[in-house]
Amino acid sequence: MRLSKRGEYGLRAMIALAEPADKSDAPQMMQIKEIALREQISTKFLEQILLTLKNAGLLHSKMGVGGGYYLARSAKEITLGQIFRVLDGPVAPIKCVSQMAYEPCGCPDEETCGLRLAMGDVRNAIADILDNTSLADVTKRQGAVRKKLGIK
Amino acid sequence: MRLSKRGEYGLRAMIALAEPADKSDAPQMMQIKEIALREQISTKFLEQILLTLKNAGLLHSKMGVGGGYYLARSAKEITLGQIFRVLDGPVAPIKCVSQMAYEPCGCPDEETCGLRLAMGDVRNAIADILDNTSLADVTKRQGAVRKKLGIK
DNA sequence: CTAATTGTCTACTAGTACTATGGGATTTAT
DNA sequence: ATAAATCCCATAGTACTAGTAGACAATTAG
Repeated sequence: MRLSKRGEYGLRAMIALAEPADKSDAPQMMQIKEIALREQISTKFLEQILLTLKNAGLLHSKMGVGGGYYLARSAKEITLGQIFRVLDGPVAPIKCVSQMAYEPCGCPDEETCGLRLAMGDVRNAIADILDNTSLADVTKRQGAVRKKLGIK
Repeated sequence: MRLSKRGEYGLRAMIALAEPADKSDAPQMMQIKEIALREQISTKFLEQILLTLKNAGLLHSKMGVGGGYYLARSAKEITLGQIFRVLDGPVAPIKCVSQMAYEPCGCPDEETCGLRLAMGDVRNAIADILDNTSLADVTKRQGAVRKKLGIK
């Protein structure tokens, strides 16, 4: 049940891009270097990850001087589940309960397989959280905790 | 978020051992070969897995003719979470939210890290299911589904 | 006592995935 | 033209996964 480094870094980067830079709601553009420095990630590795996210349609980019990355949609419309699946594949712990990458497992009868029933519950619980949490939800929650603790 | 083959086979074997063989509630004893055949698992591989489970205190065994494995406690007292952790390690998707194997991640402030907050929810959701589902629950549910479908 | 049966233990291997790193090509602003 | 960025491909090291192999120890039947 583990999130890979690619997944972790990708999620962190997306959250960073979702944080409102100023009062305006304008989508923020950031460069790889900038994100890498701030999140303490290898620049080259992050480059690869952001490119994957871009090719999946979650990010847009601008090349050349003054370029960078920005969210393809508003932070409200991008969920953690979307990002996770691009970088770490299906959410399901076992293929026979996967919605996006179903494959039969070895059990004689899937419908009555106890393991499958339990893992189905797990899959649903995970997907429920990941697919219903947007980047906006994450930054909002971060802000709320900060405020509560009296931190800038 | 994946269950390894070791984890899958181990869980299947434990469920098989938890299934009541006859009307009595006596703990069932089964041999490696028997389980391997029934669940279509390599005997040698399963052997290794059952041994791990035994050394973790979840199984007991009897050597020699007529020997085999049996549950160390009643099926009600063994949860999927216990088995999972022995074979696949911590349930948490990221170390900084792990209860049994905590390690700090790279974020500047853990308390306000949005990713950590979200992954903490995921960890809790998974642990909630796995730690509150016993082997008895699994076999019971299996039985209920079978009955509903009119299958033996 | 002996042989058969069953679990115990350690080591090894082939393949795959993960975590990067490096070098160049392409695009854009000045 | 030059510098600053992204784009893209290849590769290397490490660790993990899913097994396989074989010798050893304990128990029981006869």
